[in-house]
Amino acid sequence: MTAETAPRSSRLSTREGRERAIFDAARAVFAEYGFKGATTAEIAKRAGIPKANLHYYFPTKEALYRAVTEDVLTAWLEAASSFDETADPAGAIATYIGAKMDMARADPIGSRIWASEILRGAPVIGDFLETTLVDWLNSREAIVRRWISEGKLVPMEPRYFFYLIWATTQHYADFEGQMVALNRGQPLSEAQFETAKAQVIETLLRGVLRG
Amino acid sequence: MTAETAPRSSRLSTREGRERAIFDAARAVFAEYGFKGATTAEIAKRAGIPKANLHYYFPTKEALYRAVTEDVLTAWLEAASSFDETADPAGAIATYIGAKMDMARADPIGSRIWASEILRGAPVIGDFLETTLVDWLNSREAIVRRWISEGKLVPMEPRYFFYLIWATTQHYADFEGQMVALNRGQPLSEAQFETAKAQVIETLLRGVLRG
DNA sequence: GGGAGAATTGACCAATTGGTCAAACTTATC
DNA sequence: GATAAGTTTGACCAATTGGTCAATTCTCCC
Repeated sequence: MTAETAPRSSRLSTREGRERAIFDAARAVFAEYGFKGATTAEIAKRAGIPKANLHYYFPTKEALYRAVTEDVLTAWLEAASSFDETADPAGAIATYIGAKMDMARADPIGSRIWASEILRGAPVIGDFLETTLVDWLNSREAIVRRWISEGKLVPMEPRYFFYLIWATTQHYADFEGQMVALNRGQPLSEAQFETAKAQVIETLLRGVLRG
Repeated sequence: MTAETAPRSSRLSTREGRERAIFDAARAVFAEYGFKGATTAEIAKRAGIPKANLHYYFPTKEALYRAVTEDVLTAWLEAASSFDETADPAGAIATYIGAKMDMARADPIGSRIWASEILRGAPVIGDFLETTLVDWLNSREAIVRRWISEGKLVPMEPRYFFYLIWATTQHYADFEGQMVALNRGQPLSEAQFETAKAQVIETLLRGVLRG
């Protein structure tokens, strides 16, 4: 009975609490098994409710999956906004990498859902990739190109630089299991993670800053 | 009827041809759906044989999955050997990154199987991670540390540098779908891929080389 | 406290799952 | 061409799948 987030009889007592419990359980199960591998029975079990009750809140497995992926998408858009063109290149890049790393750390499950969605061909977020993400990348590429022409960054193809950033932040979420195995069975401590984050920022900045 | 790899009646005619067809189909299906999401029926269908015949060659889904993951592991070990300590740091790192990028390009499905295995907690390759991979990383970290103390590389924690490399090469395989969406619906051309590879090598080298 | 709507749930369903099996078919050997 | 071994396959099975439904319980308002 921690003083914190425990209302009377766990969070299953209210409608929203239940919906949230289903949602969180679904995130975990989808992240671990992908859409096809996930079962509504397992999700219901982890949420601590009967399966029929889950289908009362989310009529189909697909609807539940959509709700989950749309939530991940929203988080992605928030982190995207941290790439600020008004700042100097070093600041903008450092801030953006930092924000994405923090996001991977705070919500690895979200990253994994994204990854498994891409793995199976992005049937749900495909539209988003082709519209919003394309637009985002185009506008950011323009900014980076400007910085290059101003001599602030080394000549390069901007998109492959973004891939480098996305790859890394994704890795810290998706490959947590591998990192744990390589870290004496322990997850990265807060200090280790901060070291890693700083090193990623430093390495990539040295890699693209001019001078 | 291409003159190439088509024996008399497709490759299903011989025992090895059949086994190979099952194996390849299994790789694709496991990569796309993960272990749980994959079905033996789908694998058999893609291999072009009845399901019962699949179970004649591989008695269980698990056995087939093991065969597939062990094959991926072998490829990993081969690429690992391209990190050569006798070379100068720049050469060793460039060669290693190049080899891993080429591997991601040549066998994206292998990378995806690896990723989905890690995502579900590495139940099959867990042993390998804790033994062989730990040893590999330790010995390579020692080499990198030596280079750092010789003033050839910038001070850093070597393992996070390897994570940067692994993340990137993994990304080019696992997120091909995302890259296609961002590339007007086309996969990276050979030229684009070579540009990306060169840029990754240059950026990371600038990021860690001293001077 | 009674009635209406919302929420909960065990029992159930058709379809799909991994896997079995016996019967048929090939292939090599004598 | 007989026989034995290896291979192929449709039919089948119990368990699990996503989802339904009617019966029950809860909640709120009068």
